[in-house]
Amino acid sequence: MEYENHPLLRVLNAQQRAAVTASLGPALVIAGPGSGKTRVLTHRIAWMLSELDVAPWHVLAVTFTNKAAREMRHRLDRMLGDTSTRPMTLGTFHATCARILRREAEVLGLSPNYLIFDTDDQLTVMKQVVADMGLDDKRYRPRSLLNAVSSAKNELLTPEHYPVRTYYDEIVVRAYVSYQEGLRKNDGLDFDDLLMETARLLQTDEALRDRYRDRFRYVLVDEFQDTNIAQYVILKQLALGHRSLYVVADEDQSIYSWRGADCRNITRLREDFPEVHEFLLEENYRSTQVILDGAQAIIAQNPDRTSKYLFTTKSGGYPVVLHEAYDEQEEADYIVLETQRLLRTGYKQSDVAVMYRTNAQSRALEESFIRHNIPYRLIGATRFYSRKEIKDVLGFLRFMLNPDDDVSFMRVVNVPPRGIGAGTVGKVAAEAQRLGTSLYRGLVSLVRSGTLRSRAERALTSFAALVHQWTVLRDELSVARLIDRVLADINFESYVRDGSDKGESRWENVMALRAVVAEASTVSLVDFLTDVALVADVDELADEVDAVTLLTLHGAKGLEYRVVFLAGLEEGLLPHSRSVDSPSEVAEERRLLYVGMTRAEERLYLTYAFRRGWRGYRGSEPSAPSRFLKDLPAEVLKQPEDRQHRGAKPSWSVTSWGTQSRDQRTAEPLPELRFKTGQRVKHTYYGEGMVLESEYEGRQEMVTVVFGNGIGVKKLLSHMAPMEPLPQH
DNA sequence: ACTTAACGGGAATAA
DNA sequence: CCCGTTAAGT
Repeated sequence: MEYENHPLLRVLNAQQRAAVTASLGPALVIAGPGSGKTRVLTHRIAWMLSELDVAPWHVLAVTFTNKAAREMRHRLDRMLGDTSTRPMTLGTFHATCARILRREAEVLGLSPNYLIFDTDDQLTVMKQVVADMGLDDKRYRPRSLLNAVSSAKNELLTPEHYPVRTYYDEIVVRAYVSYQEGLRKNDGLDFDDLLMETARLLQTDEALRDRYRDRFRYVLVDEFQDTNIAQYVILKQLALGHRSLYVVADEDQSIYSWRGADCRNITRLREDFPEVHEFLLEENYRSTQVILDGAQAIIAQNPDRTSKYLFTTKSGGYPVVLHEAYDEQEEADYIVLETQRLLRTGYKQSDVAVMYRTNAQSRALEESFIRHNIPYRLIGATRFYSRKEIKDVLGFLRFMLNPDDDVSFMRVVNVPPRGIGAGTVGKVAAEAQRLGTSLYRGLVSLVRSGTLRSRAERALTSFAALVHQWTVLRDELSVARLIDRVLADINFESYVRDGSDKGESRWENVMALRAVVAEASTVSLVDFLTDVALVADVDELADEVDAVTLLTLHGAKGLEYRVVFLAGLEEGLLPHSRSVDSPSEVAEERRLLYVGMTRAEERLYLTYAFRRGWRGYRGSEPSAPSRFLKDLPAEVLKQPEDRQHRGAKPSWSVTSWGTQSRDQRTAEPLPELRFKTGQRVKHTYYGEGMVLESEYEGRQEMVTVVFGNGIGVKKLLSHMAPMEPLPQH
C-alpha cells in the first residue's frame, strides 16, 4: 500500500490503516474491544488535518468522557507537534451541547448564565411539581416521574407527543409540563435538556443549523453504540451538510440502553447515509487469547448480533480464575490477598482493578483493602461533586450567579443552620408568590418592607445583606476569591469541622475543591459551574496515583488493566434482579460482563459469593452463581489454587451451593466433622489459627476460626477453605 | 419556631 | 449503611 511508510500510519495494522485513510464521506468503524479504536480515532483526525487539508476549527470530535477528550487532544498535540488542535471542538456530547446552548440561550428563553441542574436539583424541582399538583408522592414518585420525563427527552418527545395509554401516562405528561416550567423559571436545564434542546434547535431553526453545519463540517464520534435518539439527531443534522460523519461503534459494548442509548442508530446511520464506508477492526491488542476466548464465549450467546472474531497474537495466557467465596467479606479478602500475591510478583497497585455491578458492593472491598493496607481509589459511589459539603459551596456559587434560582435558594438559605426553617421560608414564599417572582426577590421585598422582626426574620435580613454583597462581588473577583469570601462570610470551616474525623475529611474535600478552582484560575464562574456539573466519575481518575481501582462495570468502559477482578457474579447482581424479567435487559447485563472481561490484559478473575449480605450485613441470603458463568468454556478456566490440591473438581457446576444448601438436609447421614473446637489449623492466606467452633450448616461443615496477625475471627467452609488441621503438640 | 436525635424503610447502572 | 420522617428538646 502506498501509504505504508507514512509516519502516521506506520504503527497501524492494515484494517486500522484503511479506517484512518478513509475518504471524507461517512464512515462506520466497527471496533471490538482493545482493537485500538482510540488510536484509530486520533490518527484519523491527525490524518484529516495533515493530509486532507481539513482545518481544525471545522472538526467536532465527540468522546464518551471528558478524560478521553483530554487524552485525545494531548495525543494529537504530540503527534502534530504543535497546538493546532486548540481550535478543534473536542468533548462529550453534554459539554458540547452546553456550550452551544450557552451561545444560543436567548432563543430558548434562557439567560447565557443558565445553570445545569443535576439529579438532586431535578428531584427538588419534581418534588415541588408533585406537591403543587396535589399528587400523592407515594403513588407518583418524583423519581419515577423523572425517569419517564428523561426517557421522553432522550427520544425527543415533547409533552404534546408523549403517548398516553394509562392514567399514569397522563400524570406524567402534566408533570413533564410543570417540570419544564419549573426548570425555565429557575433558568436551568437538566442533563437531558442539553441534548434535546440542541437537537430541537438544529431541527427547527434553519439559519442556526446552517451556521453549525458550516462550523462543524467534519464530525467524529466515539462509542456510537451508546448514543440515544437526541444525540443521533444532533449528529445527523450537523452531518447532512457536508456528509462527513465518522463513527466508531461496537454493539457488543452497548450498556446504556437504560438511559436511552439505542443500538439501532447504527442501522439509522446506514439508512441516512447509504454511501457510508464500513471498516472492521478485529485484532485485539489488549488481552491474551484465553481472556478473549472467555469473553467471546459469553457474548456469543446474545441473539441478534453480528458476530466478530477477535484475535490476538498474544496466544495463551493465564487461565481465567473462577473463585467461589463464602460471603462478600471473604470474596473481598480473596481479592485483596490475591492482589497482594500479585504485587509480590511484579504487578503495581495501579495495574489492578476490581469491578462490580452496583456501587454498594464497594463497601466490603474497601474494608478489606483498608484492613490490608493497600491503597485504592474508588470511582463513583459518592461522587466528589455530590458530597454535601461540596454541594453546599457550589450552591452558594450558583446562588450568587443566579439569585432567582429557587432551588439554589432553598439549598443555601439555612446553611449553616442560621435559624431559618420551613415556617420562615414559607413567609418568603408567600411574598414571592404574591409578587409573582423568585424567592430571593420575595425576600428582598420583605426586607424592604421592614416587617421582619422576630429572631428568624432578622436572620433573613442578614442573609439577604450577605447575598447582596455577593452579587456585587460576583463580577469582580475570581472564582477562587469568591469561594474564599463565601467560606469566610458564613464561617463554613467551623460548621464543617465539628471535631470528628468525618468533619476533618469534609473540610479536606472543601479544600480540594478550592485547589481545583485555584488551578483553573482564569475560568469564569459560569464555565466553572458548567464544567463541574458535567464531570463524569471516571474523569476524576488520576493516572499518577499508584493504587488499586474500584469501579462499577459501567465506569470501566474504555479502560484497561493488567489484572481485573470481576466481583459478585451472582444471580440477582449480574444479571441484576431488576433485569431478569426482560430478555433484552438480560442481554445487556451479559454485555456488561463482556465489557468487564475485555478490560483485562493479562489476568482475569471472576468471583462470586455463596451468600451475600444486604442492608449492611444484617442477615445475608444464599445466592446462586450467575447464569452467565455456565457459558465459560472449561478450557479457559482454572480452579483456584486453594482447591487444586484437594483433587479433581471439574468446573463451576460442582460448587453450586445455592441449590444444595437449603433443602436436602436429611438425604444421607452426615460424616464426622473434620475440625473440632481447640484444633489448631493453617490457612493458605490467613496463616495459623485456632478453631472456636465447628458445626453443620445444612450439609456443609462450617468452621469458626480465630486467626492471628489482626485477621480475627472467620467463618469458613471446611471443604472449601484452603485450610488444613495442624498436628497437636 | 428550629434543631437535633432517634427511628423505620429501603437499595441499579450515570451525564 | 444512607435517606427521609417524626418526636422531643432548646
